[in-house]
Amino acid sequence: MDIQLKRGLLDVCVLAAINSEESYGYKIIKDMAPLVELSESTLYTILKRLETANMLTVRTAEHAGRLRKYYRITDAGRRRLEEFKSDWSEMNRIYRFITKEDAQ
Amino acid sequence: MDIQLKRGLLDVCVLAAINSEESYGYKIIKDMAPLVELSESTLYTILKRLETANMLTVRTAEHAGRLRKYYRITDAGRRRLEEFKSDWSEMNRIYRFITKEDAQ
DNA sequence: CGCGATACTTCGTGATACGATGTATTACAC
DNA sequence: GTGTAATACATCGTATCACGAAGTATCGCG
Repeated sequence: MDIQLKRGLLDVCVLAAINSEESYGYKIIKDMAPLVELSESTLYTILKRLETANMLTVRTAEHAGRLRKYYRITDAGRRRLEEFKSDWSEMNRIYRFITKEDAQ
Repeated sequence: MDIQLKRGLLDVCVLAAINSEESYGYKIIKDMAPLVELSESTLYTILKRLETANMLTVRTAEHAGRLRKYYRITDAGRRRLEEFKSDWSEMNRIYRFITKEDAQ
């Protein structure tokens, strides 16, 4: 899939992945893998970015002798998901423009 | 609208704008303006990129004393539009994932 | 003559995805 | 008990990209 097209979805996908319950990096990647491939370096960059933007909070906890960072979505994060939904209808309008011109 | 989301559409929008008939930079911007805002610097960057990728061809012609560069889509450009359509169904799958997680 | 519209160009910057590489522990097979 | 895969996170450098700013030049109109 086209990288540029994917770009706009990554942040929101990560937010969606932690929306129902908190999760951690490694699990987020595994959860998203069937739908969207993303490398670890990309994911951790995104998580850091979303944390800076206050769209999620982090807590570190030990699990089976290893440290894990658990990410939890914030209200700002949920608002971001809502905004995405309205952006999506705009995207659909543009899609129709593209396919309309295409048909001629 | 979110810039990242827009990114994936710009190239394809420009291709769609010259798909039915050849056009030139200034007109492309005006045609797209109601749907997608894009600055001149962005457009000309995109046109150069698409030319390098052989998705369009350019011819320069004089019009009312001014030089215009007319852009015409190529077969590769049309294939790109086709690819975009299949990418779009993938995008829709991801969208459903995001809104599904969102509902919980 | 001045100004806005037309038309294209170049430069610098900030944001971003990602491969490569590194660190460290656990679980399991041989 | 040793190696190897899986788990888990971090950092660095690079390439791509959108865009604002600024510039050049012509035409039409008041």
